[in-house]
Formats: sequence, C-alpha cells, structure tokens
Amino acid sequence: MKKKITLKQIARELDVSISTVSKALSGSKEISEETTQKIQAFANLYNYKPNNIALSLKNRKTKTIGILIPEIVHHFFSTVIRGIELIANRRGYNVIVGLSNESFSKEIINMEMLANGSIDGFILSISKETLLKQDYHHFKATINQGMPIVMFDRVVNEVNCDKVIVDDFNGAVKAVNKLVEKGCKNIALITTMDYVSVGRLRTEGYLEALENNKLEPQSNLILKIDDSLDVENHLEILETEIAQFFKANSHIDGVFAVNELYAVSAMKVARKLGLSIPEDIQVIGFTDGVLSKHATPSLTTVSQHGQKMGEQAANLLIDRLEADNTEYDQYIVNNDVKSDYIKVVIETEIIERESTK
Amino acid sequence: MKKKITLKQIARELDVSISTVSKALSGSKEISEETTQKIQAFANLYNYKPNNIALSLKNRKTKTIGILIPEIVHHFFSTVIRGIELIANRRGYNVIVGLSNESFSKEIINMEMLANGSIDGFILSISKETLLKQDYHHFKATINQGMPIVMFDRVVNEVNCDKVIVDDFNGAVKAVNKLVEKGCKNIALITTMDYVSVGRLRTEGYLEALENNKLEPQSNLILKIDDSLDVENHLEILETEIAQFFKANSHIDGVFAVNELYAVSAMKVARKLGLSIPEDIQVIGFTDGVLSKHATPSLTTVSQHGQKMGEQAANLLIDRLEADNTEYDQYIVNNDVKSDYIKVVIETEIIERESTK
DNA sequence: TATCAACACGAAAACGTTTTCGCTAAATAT
DNA sequence: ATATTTAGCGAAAACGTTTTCGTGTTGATA
Repeated sequence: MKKKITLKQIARELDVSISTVSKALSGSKEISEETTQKIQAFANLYNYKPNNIALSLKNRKTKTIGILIPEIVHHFFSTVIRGIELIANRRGYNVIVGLSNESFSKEIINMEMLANGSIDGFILSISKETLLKQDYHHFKATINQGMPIVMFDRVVNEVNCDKVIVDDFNGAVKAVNKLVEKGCKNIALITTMDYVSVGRLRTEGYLEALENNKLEPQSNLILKIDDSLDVENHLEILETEIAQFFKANSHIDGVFAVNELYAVSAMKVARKLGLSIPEDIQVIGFTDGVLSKHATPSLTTVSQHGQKMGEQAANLLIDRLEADNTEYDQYIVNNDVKSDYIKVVIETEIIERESTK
Repeated sequence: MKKKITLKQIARELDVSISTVSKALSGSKEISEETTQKIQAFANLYNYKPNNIALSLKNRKTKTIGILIPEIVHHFFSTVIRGIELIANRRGYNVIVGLSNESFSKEIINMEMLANGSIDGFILSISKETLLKQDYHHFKATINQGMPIVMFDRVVNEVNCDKVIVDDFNGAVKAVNKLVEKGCKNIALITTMDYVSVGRLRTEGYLEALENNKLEPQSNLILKIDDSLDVENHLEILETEIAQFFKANSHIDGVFAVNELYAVSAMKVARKLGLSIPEDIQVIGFTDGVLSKHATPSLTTVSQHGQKMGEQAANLLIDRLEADNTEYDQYIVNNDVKSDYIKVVIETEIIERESTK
C-alpha cells in the first residue's frame, strides 16, 4: 500500500526545497528547465496530486457546494441534483448532500454541520416543518456569516438570497386553460394544505384561470389533502378520499392535481368507479416524473424542468462565489428595500399525453 | 456580516494564547476554572465552531464519504443514497456524491477528484461502460492508496473490497417460482444484455427456477433488450420490441422482467394487445419502486431493499474507517486467496400486488 | 531556607499547500 | 574593475486546529 505522496516527500527525495517542488509543478519559470523536468518526472511517476484539504485551508474555499433538500427518493429533487451536479462538475466543484427529511431540526443540524468550513455555499429547498413554523433564523444566520444561499422551488420572501422557482401560478393557469380548451366545464382541483407555498400558488392559478374562462369556482370541487403524514404510506386514505370526492361530485369532467401522485391516484380511482379517461374525465398533473410518463393512460403534465432549475441554481451560486469581491447586500432606494439578489423563474411547459383528449 | 470567528481571534481578544483557548473549549482541566468560564462564555457569544477543514487537515480524516453512482434520477439509487445518508449522519459523517452517468471516464475523473483528500472512503456502484470495458484499474489504484471502497449492487469479483449485493439469483428464482405456483406454464423473461452482472444473475436464476420446476426453457421466450442507448428516450423502441415478442409468442402466460420499466411496459403492451392482467398474463418485476406501486394494475415485484443496502454499505465503510489500525489485506491460506473483505447479501422479498393472481 | 510538586499557561510543531521575500552566484552593463 | 541585473533556489509565513513539552509562579514540605 503506497500512501499518497506529498510535496515534502518529493522535496526530500530530490534534495530540493518544498517551494521549489511546488513551483516546478506549477510550471513556474523561476525554476530551471532541468530541475523542473526532474521534479515533474518524479511527481508523475508517483502520481502526485495536491491534497484538496490543504488547498482548501490555504485558499479558504473548498470548491464544494452543499445541497440541502427535504427528500431524495423523489423524482423532482433528484432531477434538480442532477442539474446541480452537472454544472458543479463542469465548473470544478463538488457536491455534498444533506437531507432534512422535512424536519426543522435536521435542517438546522445539517446546515451547522456543513457551514463550518466544509462548503462554500448552499443550494436548498425548505422543509415542510420549517415552512410551517416560519422560523428562518438559520438561513439568515448562515447568510450573515458570509455564506451565500440559493433557494429553489420552496422559497420564502423573508430570506434575502438568490432564488430559482418554477412559475407555479402560471403553470396552473396553463393547465386549467388546457382543460377548458379540451371542453371541460367542471374542473376539480386536488391540492395540498396551503402552507407549502407551491401548493398555494398552484391553487391560486387554478382559481385565476377559472375566472379568466368565466367559470364559476365551486368550493366543493377543491379537495385539500393533508400530507403532513407521509402520504406514501397512506395511499389508501388518499384513494378513499378521492373516491368520496368523485362520488359526491359526479359532474366533474376535468381534474387538475398539484402533483403526480394525486393525478395518478385520481385516474386509478376514476377508473375503478367505471369512468374512463380521457373520455369521461380528463386529468392533468404537475411535475413531470416517471409516474406520468409510464402510467396507463400516460399523464398530461405541467413539466417543472427540474434539471434546468438545478443548473440555474448552481450557476447562480458559483457566479456569486467567484465574484467574491463585491458585497451583495441590500440597500434602500426611495424607501424601497432593493437587493442585488436574483430571482430566476423557470417557465413551465405542458406535456400532452393520453389523459387529455 | 460577521465572518466566522477563529481560535486566534478569541485568543487575541481575551489576551490569552491560542492553546489556552483550545484547551478551555475542550474542557481541559489544565486551565483554571475562571479562565475556562471566560473563554467559553466568549466563544458562545460569538458562536464559535471549529473549522472543519483545519480539523480534517490535522487529523488526516475528513469524516466524509464519497458516493459514486451511475445515475441519480433513479428510484433504486436514490433509495440507496438515503440509506447511506441516514447512517452517515448518525455516525457523524457527511456524504458527497458524484455521478458517473454510466461513463467510464467520468467515473475516473470523479474518483480522482475525490480521492485527493476530500473523502475518507468510497461507496460506489460501477458504471455500465466500465463493466463493458472490464477495466478496473482505478478502483484498484484507489484501494492501493489506502482508501477503502465498498461496492454495492453492481460489483465485480476482480476488485478486492467490501461488497453489498442483493441476491439477484435467488430473487429471480423466487419470482419464477411464484409465477409457476400461480399456474403459469410459459414464462417469458425480459432482460438486459449480459454484461451488467445483475442482469446476468437474474437470467441465470430464471433458468434455474425453470429447471427446478421441470419446465423446458424456451430460448424464444427470452427477450434481451439493448439498453446501451438511454432507454428513457427509447420507450417506443422498447414497446414495439415487446409487442413483437408477445405477438410471436402468444402462448406466454407469465412474464418476469429484470426491472420495473420493462415490467410496466410489458403490462402496457399486453393490454394494448387485448390481453388482461393478471387473467391472461401475470407479471413480476424486479426492483420495487414508485412505478410498481402506482401502476394500474399495481405490479408484483421483487424488492431489493435499497435503503437497507445503503445502510449496510455505510456501516461497513465506517467500521473499516474507524478500525484504521489493522491492515485489511488479502493473504494466502492453503493456496487459496483469502481476504478479510466482507460480502453482505441482502435477501430479496416478493411483494404481491395486482399483476399476479 | 532550599527543594519540590502542583498549577496555569504559552511556545511551537504538525497537517500540506502556495506565495512572498531574500539570498547567492553568475552574467551583464558601466 | 566595479556596479547592477538576473537566474535559480530556499526560508518562512499563512490557513485553523490540537497536542506535546516547557516554563514560571505558588504553596507546601523537608
């Protein structure tokens, strides 16, 4: 077993100083041709690579970005990671991931664990519990210590930082418009509780689109699912709730669901009730994942472009990291709080499949 | 913006030496009660946390483990990551992820990027291209430099290290047995090309089970899909191949597919051909993911317990890291190569759903 | 009073780099 | 012949820790 070789060992072996080795390897013209040759040959032979940790300590930057997300077994989040990793790698950064599991305390612990030198900046999406508590001090503290944060998808106005979001509102509008266009008159909404901002925005988009299309919103056509419990294990509850919903409102001819699972479950339940899709009920979901693509019938969805979100977030963060010079603080103009922080909005796109006519 | 405070700053502020601060904060009884109090109070006030990078350099360990997988937008792999992260976090480790994208060169680049001090050890699953090339020098080199590797799922005998695998062979046997038990006589296999070891093992299990059940293996009942092209974008090719397969072999009454996607596609195609599931054809897939759970009809699958694999892999790696003392090398006994490396086999489990009777 | 242990703290090395500065000897210019 | 540049290299500091060893002061003991 040959341990990795260091500058010091090379120096001792070739009877030169550490500085000479370092300079020779970086091709400094301060060192003679001859010496440089000798040192580089030796270094190659022993496959010398500088130690990242030592570099990090010296440069006070780790070339590593921290990702903090609620859940990783999740098509959308893993797609975002892929986007982040793609850009990070291309720009010479590594990626370290922490999972909050939707828990406030795990979010904090993870942040503190990473904020002590391990990373240069964060890309994160806020946990449900944090959103519920509305306690964002850990984000603010981190930013205040000079560590930049980029938030994506689940963001919050109270924290001043770069953000990448999907246009939830207009995505919902588009979806509902599409259903109207396809002839639906009684469009149901299956959504989550309001505290997750993306759910709220999608609900608002749904209402707006109804109004635009001169359709009367019917409060009984909105089904709010309590997903504070892990819904994966409560599939049956979900399905029975949807079944009751359909039975109580047999005039429903279109469904807009704020996520894939709700949409697929709706299709499943509808068919069990003897309704056919898309003939009797047309369905559109949000988030274009595996389920949508491979369900039967395949699902028309609003695509969030998760990978693009990840790429944008990574670029935003790295740009900021590498423009270390300027102080990106907020300032006041005309009694208005201004800031240099950027909010990127990713446009949604409707992908039509078999669940609509 | 207050940057993070260091020992040196605390020392200067309180007019003591750096050593004294360090000792006081670690509660050394070498420092007087009074001084300790003062220092700890000050450190708390300024929220002092030791710098991880400096610690890493000093201790020559990073408390970080590197994960290298072919793909992250993938239910199985993300489940494994979740398991690894769970254990890593519990045992005080961070997790850094690299994606090989099934590419040999990206695998190497990623390994080299991480092996230079950033991590203490690897948990990885081999890329398809590497398996095809059968070039494993980068793994061996890494191990030889004293950096432990734990391989999972896609492993290879040529490399000496700890391994966590699923019992692919017996999983396949169980699946086929189940189909036989449910009355199938002509069981088809939909599998990948042989170079991915897990695919090969599952194929062998299929054949073994047929033999055990005194069923004649029929070579035309085996469909090998070339997944060297990204299959996600070749859904149609996949479906037409399966359709031709079914048409040419109308006596098929059971299907065992080596992954979810093939199984779900098989169901979809079968139904388009007017066959009903499970009445006409029963289907069992491998890998229990979202698709299996939410397909209609839901899919009976062989569960791989990805999270458990991740947990085992993480424990194996960390155990090895923290037992740094002993040299875990291979040695010869009775002309036999022995090694202290452990191979953990995770048992599969059949989860019965609607696609079987 | 001289010796010694206990106490409280500081100096310095080490982890592996990069970089600034200084030094010596040779080469060139005056 | 003397002054000045230049080439080639080494010493040392710095990044932020921990830890070993040394040192000075105090109080107790012989």
